Amino acid sequence: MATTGARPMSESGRRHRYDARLAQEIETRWQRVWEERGTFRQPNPGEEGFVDRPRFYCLDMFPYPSGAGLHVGHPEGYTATDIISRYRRMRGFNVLHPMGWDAFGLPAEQYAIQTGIHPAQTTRRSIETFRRQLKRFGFCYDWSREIATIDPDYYRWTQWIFLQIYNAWYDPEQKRARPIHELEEEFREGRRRVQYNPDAAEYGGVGELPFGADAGDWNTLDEETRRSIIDSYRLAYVANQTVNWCPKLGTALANEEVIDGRSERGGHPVLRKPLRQWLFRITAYAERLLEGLEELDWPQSTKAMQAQWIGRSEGAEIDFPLVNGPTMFKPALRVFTTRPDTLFGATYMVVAPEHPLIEAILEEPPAQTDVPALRAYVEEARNRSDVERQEAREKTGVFTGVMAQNPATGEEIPIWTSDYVLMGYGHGAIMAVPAHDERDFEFARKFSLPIRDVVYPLPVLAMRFFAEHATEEDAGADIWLDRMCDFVALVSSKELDPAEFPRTLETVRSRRQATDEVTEPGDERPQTAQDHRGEAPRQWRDAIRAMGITSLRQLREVFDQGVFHLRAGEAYTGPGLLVNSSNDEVSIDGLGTDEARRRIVDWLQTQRLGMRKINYRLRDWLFSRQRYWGEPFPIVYDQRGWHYPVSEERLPVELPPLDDFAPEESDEPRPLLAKARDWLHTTAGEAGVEGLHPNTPVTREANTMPGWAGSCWYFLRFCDPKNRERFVGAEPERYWMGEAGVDLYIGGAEHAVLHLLYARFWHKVLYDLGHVSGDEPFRKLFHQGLITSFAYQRRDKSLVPVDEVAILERDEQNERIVRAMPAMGGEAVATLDIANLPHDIAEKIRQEGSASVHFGPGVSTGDLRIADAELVLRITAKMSKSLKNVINPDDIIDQYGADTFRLYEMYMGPLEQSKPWNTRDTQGLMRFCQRAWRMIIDEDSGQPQTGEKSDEQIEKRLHRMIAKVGDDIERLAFNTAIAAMIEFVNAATSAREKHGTLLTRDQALRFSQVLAPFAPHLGEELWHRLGGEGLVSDAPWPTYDEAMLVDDQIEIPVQVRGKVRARIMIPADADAKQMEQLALADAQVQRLIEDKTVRKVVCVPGRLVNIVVG
RNA sequence: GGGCCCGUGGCGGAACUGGCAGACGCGGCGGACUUAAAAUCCGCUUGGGGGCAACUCCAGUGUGGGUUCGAGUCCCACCGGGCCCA
Repeated sequence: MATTGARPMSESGRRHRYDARLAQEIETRWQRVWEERGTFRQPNPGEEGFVDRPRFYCLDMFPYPSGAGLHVGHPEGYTATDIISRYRRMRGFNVLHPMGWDAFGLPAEQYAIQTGIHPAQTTRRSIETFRRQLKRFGFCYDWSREIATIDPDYYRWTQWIFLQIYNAWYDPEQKRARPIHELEEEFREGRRRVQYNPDAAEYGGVGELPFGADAGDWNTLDEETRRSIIDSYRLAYVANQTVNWCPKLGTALANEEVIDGRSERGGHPVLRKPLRQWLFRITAYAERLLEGLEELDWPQSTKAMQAQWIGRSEGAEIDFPLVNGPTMFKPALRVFTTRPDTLFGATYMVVAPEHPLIEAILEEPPAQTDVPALRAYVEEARNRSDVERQEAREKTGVFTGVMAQNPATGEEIPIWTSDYVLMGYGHGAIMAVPAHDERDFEFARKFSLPIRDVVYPLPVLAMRFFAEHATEEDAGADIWLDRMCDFVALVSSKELDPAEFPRTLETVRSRRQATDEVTEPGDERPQTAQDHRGEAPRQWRDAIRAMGITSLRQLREVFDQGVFHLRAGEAYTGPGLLVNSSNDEVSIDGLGTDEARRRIVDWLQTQRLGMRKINYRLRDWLFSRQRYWGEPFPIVYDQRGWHYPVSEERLPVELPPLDDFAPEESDEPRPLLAKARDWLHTTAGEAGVEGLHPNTPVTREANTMPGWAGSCWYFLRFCDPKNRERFVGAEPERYWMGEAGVDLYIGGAEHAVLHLLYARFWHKVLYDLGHVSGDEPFRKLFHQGLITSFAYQRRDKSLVPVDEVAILERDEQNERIVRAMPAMGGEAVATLDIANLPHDIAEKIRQEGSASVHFGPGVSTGDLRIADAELVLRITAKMSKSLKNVINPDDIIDQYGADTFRLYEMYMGPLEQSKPWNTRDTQGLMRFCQRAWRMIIDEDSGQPQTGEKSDEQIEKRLHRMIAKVGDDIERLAFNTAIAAMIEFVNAATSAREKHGTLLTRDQALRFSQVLAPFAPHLGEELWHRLGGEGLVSDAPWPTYDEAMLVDDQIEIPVQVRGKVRARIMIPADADAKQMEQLALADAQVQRLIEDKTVRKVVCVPGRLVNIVVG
């Protein structure tokens, strides 16, 4: 692939020609100079060499250094940040532009398991490769700030931040995190009611101090109760969570890693198991994480995704009293619903199979419970993942034997359990309103549970009105349906209020009569009128017929029983008006759904049966992994199982050495670190735990932190990477991060939700605790698009590897001969006779001159099996090993140089767009470099060739280019910036060919300044050969003169009725009146309008004239 | 199924707030230079029609409609592709 269209660059007669060889030489030379001189070292405030200037923090998402080395996708974002960093430096900013490694994680560990090589070793090697590859691009990183998340010096502070979060709680009144000792003080001093954290989802279980219950005087509580109350408030807490446990792999897997109950890797069985793990109470921040989005300069799509992920929904919590519930369970079942307005339609309830109520029922089953069936169902459901459970399939479930009371209707309704309800959402229990929820509807139909309408959209409400108020005449067997449908159509087309139903029905009656009377042959008008309004009524007529309703009497029954939606065969989930919704104390009948929602919740609140509640889809963040290659937790347990933090001075808790990374195959989840027994079992004194006697035996937390941990704060460490006292010094943090955070953050959209959300969460906690200056880490975010590659698709849409495809091209000389070029690039491998090719291929080549054909293996050797040939379509697809279309940046740099590579990637198209790599196109950017070189340097002598006198046109173009390139860099439009430079070079080349005009030295210097951010080595070399002072990297950005950007006279188009018909010259500053005069005076224009009336002349100053003629 | 984004020459793309559609690059064609080729330089390159010609006319930004003096750009519907959620 890498050889597409490329020919060796180094052979040419000219010794000083810009070719691959020279590019390599220039590039390594300047990279060495920059390194030796520390050109891109950026001192911090207070350090030697610091100059007080505006700051610019330009950050790349740091890479995970995989063993495969750099991918062409990596340098895309890095080149963009490099250009803007270099540009801002030239514009007089202090620029923080660091690079580091996100180096903990699964792939290295998997590799270690396969090869037996320690992940530390392979990771270090991968980092070396990545660093070497990145350095070849000449990026202006301040390498003195390089960090890796696996450095104990770094993860020491990751652990420290964990402890900050551990030792904090969220105060809902102050809407911020506070140190946990302040909470304890408030309890101790009686300033705060002692109770479990009412927002702690993990404390909903059986046998705990009940929700919201007052625990009494803090000082009389035993230590264990105090601890568990405090722990219920911590922002980092331990809880049992059901995970996908894979015994064979010895780890929990993410939902995406489990397919059909088996692991994605290896296809081993996966169990759903509750596991004690660390979680972060990110849900406490849901509101702030959502609100904070508004202020950020981020792509709209990313903000939308985060908002959706947080998933705020307003609704109510409602308690349904249990009729025959287990005594050990609370007296009522609490649910969350976004549709409290439909409460009267709740005809049954469903709890998740994991719900504590089920556990309680199984312990203490009421007579009605079919215990074996319930137990079997719960067992089975447990091993289905949430994703599977949500999939549309036949609903399953079991009646629990327990009844609850609908607080609005007083009815006793059954409680079922089904896996379509998830423990993770709301309280793991729902009130089912089958008439108005699709899943409840399906479930109710399957198990013959009652379905009762409580909301009707306007047309249905109108039908009910008609059914109730039809006169005997309306009800006539031939008439009722037509008349009702006319009425419904009229109501819905005008969106009439129900109060107007009686009057409207009268209108329909009289109109109907009139129509009936005059419908006679020959009278056209009423017919037309009826046809006109015939469409909508017909639709209703069909609907009623489809429901099998043939008489008004039947329809009345449907409404009397409230089973319209049941008969219609689907739930109605839209807005509408309430029906069948009143009791002795409250009625919401006739209200719209929004108003009904408010009214019913008000009533529930006065009855203490429910509360208005905002719910979030966001779940607390599961922070434990049972892996080796991650940060250890700074936590130990005593023999009672209580957790204690390792004191700050004793950090880092280093990863113990381990030779055997193979997971232990076990049904009982056991983290890998448990294998390091000496490390695992220690004493309080050894581990550095305060508040325990040093000899107390303790066990270390054996889980490790997930891959996200290190990336949550690395941008802070970059500000002050060597600090040994703090995670980041206060002053560097304030200077670089300011109140709004990183000035520009570029990285892939695949991190739109998780990384960016987690980092925001950590940052907000750190802000609340006073450790950082602002509460958002990334002010401006930008996603570079994916670099894709060409791939070839069969007719059945399956893809074939690129190296099995040849491009067949007709020979210019002999039309029977067809040349076959490998699609992956390179010279022709075979010539074929068109007559031997399959008909469809031959035909395509005759018509279009070429065709892409799949031959199978053997294309590169020219061994083309014509019998297997089939036409394929060129499409773009992600680069992948299986398609053999992966590009290696090293190969491209070898052939063209880093500057060409950088220019090509930036020139491909808009940064945010995904675009296909086409090696052939790099040629164009290589030519640009050569032309730029030749414009200034003599290829024979290597000396600059400059003129004495500046050409005014060239000077003007130079100013325009400087202005355009600067603007384009600011808006990250590098493709058009490069186009502007190409245009300038082309113009200069052409002027030299035609008139022998040379750039002056001064012009050449300014050109190299503009070029430098894009092609820094070439820019530096030109600057150097021209004798520029110092380095072009340290030079200022050239200025331009506004006056040079405008011409005195400009050509504008004259449109006649919107079409360009002529062009005229006008003064650039001509006003509308002048423009009109000049346009109308033009001979060509006069000819065009001579026989027409000018109705209007639209003049847009500086742009065009449009003459509207009649 | 819901949400968001995108459809422009043979290809990548340009046209920033509605104002000359196709900048720039690739590829292709023609020419100059050369014994020849490469490299380089110059010219042409949306399609179709007319003209010896400088030129000129018609159509044209996925499809159909709308708003406007004027639409690639704004609005509605549809078709196709991508991403996210379910």
